[in-house]
Amino acid sequence: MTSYLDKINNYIKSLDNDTLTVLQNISTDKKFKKGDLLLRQNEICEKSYLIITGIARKYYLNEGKEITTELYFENDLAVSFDSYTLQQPSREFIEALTDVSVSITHYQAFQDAKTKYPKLLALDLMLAEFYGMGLENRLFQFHTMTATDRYLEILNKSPYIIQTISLTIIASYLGISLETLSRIRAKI
Amino acid sequence: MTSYLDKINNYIKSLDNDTLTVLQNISTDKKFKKGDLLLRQNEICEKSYLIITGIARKYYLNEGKEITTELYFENDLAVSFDSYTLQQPSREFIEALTDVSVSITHYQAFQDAKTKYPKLLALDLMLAEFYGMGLENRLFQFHTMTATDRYLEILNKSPYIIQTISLTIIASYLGISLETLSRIRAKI
DNA sequence: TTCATTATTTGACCTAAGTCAAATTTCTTG
DNA sequence: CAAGAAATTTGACTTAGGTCAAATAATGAA
Repeated sequence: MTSYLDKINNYIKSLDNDTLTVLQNISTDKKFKKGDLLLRQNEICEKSYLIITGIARKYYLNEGKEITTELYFENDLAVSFDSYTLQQPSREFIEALTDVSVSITHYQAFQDAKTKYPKLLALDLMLAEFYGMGLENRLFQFHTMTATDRYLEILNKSPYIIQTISLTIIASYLGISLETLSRIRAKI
Repeated sequence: MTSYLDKINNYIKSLDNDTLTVLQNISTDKKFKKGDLLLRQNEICEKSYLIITGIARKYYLNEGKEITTELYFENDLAVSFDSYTLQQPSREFIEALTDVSVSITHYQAFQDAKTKYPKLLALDLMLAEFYGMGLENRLFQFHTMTATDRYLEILNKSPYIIQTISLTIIASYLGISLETLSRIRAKI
């Protein structure tokens, strides 16, 4: 069973040269150091960041505590969805967790390209659908699974996450306190 | 400040006659009785339902309990997002909470229309973006607000919900037990 | 190496919300 | 209107996970 992400990547590969060239022309590469912020709270997310190498995360602050909403690895597309879509100030930060190399595409350039190349419009739709389904799954997990189950799921599906990312961040991604995560780990 | 939903509705109104006609041609009206299921678990969501009048909800079952994921009112578009997008069995039900009249569009007909009319593609993107942002907000609220706050928000933003929908369903939408909701109401 | 900083664990206690059962209240429908 | 059914509330008790503080470990720069 091939995932929707595979379908998207195949779609990109299948694009005609003309469209692919446009996509390349409106993208530039950039590197960030570990700890750098690709996007700050209250800034408008005017760029999308395709992660070439490294790890990043998106998070927001609530009552002084960080809540990590997404972890990004190779080939993931990092944006603050609502800020990007509405071009309004972001409530989220995007942070490089390791040194990171990205391919940047500007919002407006992509908007313009979409009007001329319906295939990019179709691509954007697929990306939005993919993001939406990811959110649905996350919501589903929060409703149906205990914190322990959610941790085990990560351990099972993405063991590299546990190896590469600090427990503080994993806890904030799981929506629990660091102490609770530590206790969950002790129990297993 | 005009909402994204307004933007979408304006976009639809601004469509050329040709595109609008296509949209109408692939849509049919239908009525459902209170309690009818527009979509069952494990069925593939092959249709989208634009609510003309009445109220509906989407929910799934978890350990015998219902979790309501979305409430639909006039002009809302009811679909099981992942089932519709991937054309795979749905984990959700869609149920008419009152007698309901809807405009139905078939998945495949819309897919076909999108390839010929990029404006429908753009519309679909907006709808997906709107749904995604709604999910983000819902997730955000679950992370940052207490059950009491979430109830107060509904009470404040959509008082008609409290008047028209049973507390059992509201509780399941808030992600809390009926008893907890009752206690929250007693406190206020 | 070593000291200091950062990350993780452990302990003691607290709180929001859940569960199960029973009591009320509110609707329906004959 | 009355009886039964459904919806809502209340009570007593449990539990997952939070908080704050202190104890260990692990890392990393001098």
